[in-house]
Amino acid sequence: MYSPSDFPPFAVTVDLVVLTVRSDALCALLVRRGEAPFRGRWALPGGFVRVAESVDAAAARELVEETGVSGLHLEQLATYGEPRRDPRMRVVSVAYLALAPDLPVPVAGTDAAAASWVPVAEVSSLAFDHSRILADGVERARAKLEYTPLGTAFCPAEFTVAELRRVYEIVWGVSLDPRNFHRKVTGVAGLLEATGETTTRDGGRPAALFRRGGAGVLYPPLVRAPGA
Amino acid sequence: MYSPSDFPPFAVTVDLVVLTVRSDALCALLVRRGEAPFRGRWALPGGFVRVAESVDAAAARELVEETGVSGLHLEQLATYGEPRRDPRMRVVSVAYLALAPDLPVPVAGTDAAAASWVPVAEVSSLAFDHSRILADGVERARAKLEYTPLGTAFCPAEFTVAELRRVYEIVWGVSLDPRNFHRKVTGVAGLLEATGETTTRDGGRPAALFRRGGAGVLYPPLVRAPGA
DNA sequence: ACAATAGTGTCTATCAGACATTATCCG
DNA sequence: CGGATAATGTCTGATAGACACTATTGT
Repeated sequence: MYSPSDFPPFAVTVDLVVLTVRSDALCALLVRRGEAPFRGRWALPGGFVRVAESVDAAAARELVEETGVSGLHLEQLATYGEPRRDPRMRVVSVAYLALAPDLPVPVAGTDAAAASWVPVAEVSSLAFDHSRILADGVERARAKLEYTPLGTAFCPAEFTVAELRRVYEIVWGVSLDPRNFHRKVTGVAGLLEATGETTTRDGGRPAALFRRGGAGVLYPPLVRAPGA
Repeated sequence: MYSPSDFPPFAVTVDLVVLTVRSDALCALLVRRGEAPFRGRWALPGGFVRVAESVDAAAARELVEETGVSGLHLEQLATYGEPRRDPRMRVVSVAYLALAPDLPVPVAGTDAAAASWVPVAEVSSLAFDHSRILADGVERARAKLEYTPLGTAFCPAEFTVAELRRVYEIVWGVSLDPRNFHRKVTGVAGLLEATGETTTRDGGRPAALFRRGGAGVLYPPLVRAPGA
């Protein structure tokens, strides 16, 4: 067993669901395909895993190439391995989810005609099975906001409670009571770390600035009620 | 691009973390390897993905082959793609998590010397990176009991509240108040469906029998407090 | 002064955890 | 009748959601 004749030839790729919050919308990073198949269609950024490179490392490399920024949150989403998901050959793709603060306009990749932030609500059908991958990524992000501090990954290094609340409102598509939200997030141990500084960038009374805390999981979680 | 010379040869396999609860312990299905490398060491069951088969289908096929039972809960866990995780060649493995009721002793697979249920607390170092995969699977199962009805996947088709409670106690490694647990699970919409029947198989007063309900997520969830 | 936003306080219904009692079987 | 287990009830402290007020800036 395990000789080359025993297994069919697989290509392994990584696909990235990179999400950010900008102009009051949850946006995904998409590239327009420059080659067949699906030429001209929007697709998720991604690429082949190299020989001596781990799959995780390939995702991290692609993420830096596409966004120009390192240090973003990156986690595995799922693996997609339907036989005919790529019309040319057998490709198994490991999808990753990345969350980013509002970044400058992305640089076009080498094999992509253009790259752009597209509001997920306006995304129509993508190349390959990427619509499904994107939907899975968005749902994962929504769920993770409940019990992890990942909402802060959408914010710049220093941010106000109101900015974090707007992230939750946009990602979840609900409106939250500012007072209860403030009480909750400041009460969760390790979520926020006060800087002592304030800002008036949003107008009105100066708001305290916070950094991300060290918490890995939120307890208690920030539940979004199913009825709301 | 996408021609065979453009990508390195990858083998794609599936590995299964099959968990059950038996004799008061959380157990994993393991096979003893019959060939090098790691000959004689315990490993997770698994195998190659076939040419015309989706990765999900490969996992389902392996699960039936190993347990002899179909219809078990099966979900993707994660994908492991370190370059040297298999000493012979580049293998990317998609791991799946399966939860099973107490099954009869497993049948030995074709390429495995023996198969057995092993309490996860007694598992020492497995072949390849399977110890890590198993640990990830156990942690996923523990987390999923909180907010999904998956605890019932460890129970037979009809079960009592006390049996379900023992599942939670064993998987989480805690003891739960029988009264509060009963109140909680019977209060969660769609978790349990009364059969109207009772059983005395556990002795004492007859206990009502339930079937799994149709709920996909539990609301409210059954939280395990971090301090407990 | 006024507009705009931040931050704090209170009240109430609901829920989680601790605990005691009653109920129904088997032998 | 006694042993074993199931099921229900009550009390209390904590929490979530609804809501009103005070605080601090810019113009």
